[in-house]
Order: sequence, then C-alpha cells, then structure tokens
Amino acid sequence: MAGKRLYDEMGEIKKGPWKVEEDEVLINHVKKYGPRDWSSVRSKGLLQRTGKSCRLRWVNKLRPNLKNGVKFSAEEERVVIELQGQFGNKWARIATYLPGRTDNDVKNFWSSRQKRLARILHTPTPPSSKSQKKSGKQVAALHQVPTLEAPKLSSSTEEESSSKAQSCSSSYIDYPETIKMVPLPELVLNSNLLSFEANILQLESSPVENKPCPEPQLDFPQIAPLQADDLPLTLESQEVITTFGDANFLNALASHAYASEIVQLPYASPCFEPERCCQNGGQGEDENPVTPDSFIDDFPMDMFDHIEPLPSPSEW
DNA sequence: AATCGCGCCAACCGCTCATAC
DNA sequence: AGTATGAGCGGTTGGCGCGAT
Repeated sequence: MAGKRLYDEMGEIKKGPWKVEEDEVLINHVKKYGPRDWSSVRSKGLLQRTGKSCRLRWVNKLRPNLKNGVKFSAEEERVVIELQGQFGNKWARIATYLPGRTDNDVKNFWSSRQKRLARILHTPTPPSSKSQKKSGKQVAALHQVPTLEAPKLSSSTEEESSSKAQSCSSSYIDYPETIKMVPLPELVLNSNLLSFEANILQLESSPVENKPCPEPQLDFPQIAPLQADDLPLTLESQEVITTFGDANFLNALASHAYASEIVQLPYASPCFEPERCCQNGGQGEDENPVTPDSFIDDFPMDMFDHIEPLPSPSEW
C-alpha cells in the first residue's frame, strides 16, 4: 500500500473527508517513520494532503486508543468544566487529562455545550475566537483563580511528540502514546466551582450518571446550598444548569463568593499513555463501550515496535 | 413524507512557536 | 541574529444524522 498515490483529479492539494485508502497510507507512514515528518507524506508523493492535514488526521482519528464515537462521560464532563475554568481554552492541555480524548474532542464538546447553554438561557454565545484568544492569559483573571497550582505537565502530548521527534531520531517507541507515565499528580481545582457543582448536584433529582460526587464531603468553605428558586431562571434553564454545571456560568454566579481554596481531586492526570490511563487513571471510563467503527482501538500496542529508522532526507 | 432545527463532529484556516540553517 | 520551514494550537465552518413538528 505504501507508495500508492492518491491524488485528486487535478493533482493539487486534496481536501475534505479522508478515504479509507488515505488512512491506510498515513498509517503505513506512521508505522515506518513514526508520527512525524508529516510534510514528507506529500513530498514523497504518498498523499496529496498537506502535512498539516495528515497530522490532524492522525492525531484526531487514527491514533490508537482514541475514544472515537464515545460520548463524554459525566466524569469527563466534570473534568473539562473544571479544567476549562482553570486553564481557559487550552484544549490541548485539557485533553492531556482525558485519556483517549483529543483537543478537538474537548473543543467540540465545550463548544456545543456552550451553544446549548446559551440557547436555553437566551443569552448570546460568548465571543469565542479573537476575544478569547487572549483567554490563555486572561482567563485566570476572569475566573478569579488566585492560587492555582499548575499540574505537573511535563508537556502536552504534542509537545512530547515534537520535542522527542527532534531529539531522538533513532527510536520511535517513545512517541506520545507510549511515553512513560508521569506519576499521578494531585490536580488542584478551583473550589468555587466545586462548591457550586456540589451544591448544584444536590438539586438534581437524579444523580449524575453513576458517578458519586465526592465534593460535598470536601472541607472547603461552604456555600449555602442553592435552592431552585434562588436563581431567576426558567425551569428549563435550571434543569440545564443542574445537568450541565457550567463553569463560566457558575463562576458568574459565584463571583461574589469565596476566594478559592486549594482542593485536590483524584482524577486523571496528564497522561501520555492512553492505554494505561484508561485502565488506571481513566477512573471507570472503561465502561465506555468501544464503538465498532473505532477500528484503530484494535491496533496492537506493539504496532510501532518495528518502525524503521527514518531515512535521512538525502536518501529520499 | 417533508421540512426544520439542533447537535455532533471532521476538517480547514490562521496564527504562533520551535527548530534548523 | 535573522530567516525559512515545520509543527502545534485554537477558532471556525460545513456536512451529516436525527428527532420533532
């Protein structure tokens, strides 16, 4: 299969949905050279896709151990909400806490969640792009997070990939999916959010899926439990909020509340070895069924054990 | 049965950062 | 030190499926 050319009619850059054959070519490329040198996929004439496009396809769809087609669990939702409040729209960073999830997954999840919330609350969707582009620096202020301890992220998966790609040219065993585990760090969370979520969860008639929420037992400043009629919201809105405790919304509500304190939750740490994370750090996310279409989940873990060394450019 | 609205998701674009030369 | 190139990240868009009407 390697070497098969998949050009479009014009021989130009191909865009749009990927075909199975293209995936196979890309997978073969990664098998041979590792998940790097994306631009060489095109320069070698294997695919008429940009390196960028190839990388994206691999990262988002073809990588082993992705939870393709699996909805976010309640626990994952909680993690995203918390981390978005903590990190802002640093999707790649947030994704490192969610084994099997990509930054795109997290981004899409958050986006649709925001849309739905905005629609139900009859508020315009918060400006997402340019205004939030500064969010990386501004979000902390926006969220009033005074004493956040950044989790010990050695780097994002992509960063790992990139740096290792450039520093270690003789072995590909160490790419993100198989990088050594980092010790499970204690993720520090904003107790404002946790308090509110804990309180809000009390409003729920049905518990959040099968995940008991430990926060109410945590010893941090208590906020008087919210009563449904404390909020000037429609019943529908309240229902959504209880289902979707939104970090921003809750923060807005909580803006008058206590300064954050440090609490620690034992959820997934940044993880660069999804398989182990799913088993250990995934915290029950294994319950998520593997979807039939996620064939890549069946990739053998030694898939890259026989990767050939990358030839030098002069050999191309 | 047709249409509409919504949610989800894949993929692209533009920008930034890192590295090589 | 400056420039070119590649890679990564975040935002946006468009298509598809599905349920409601």
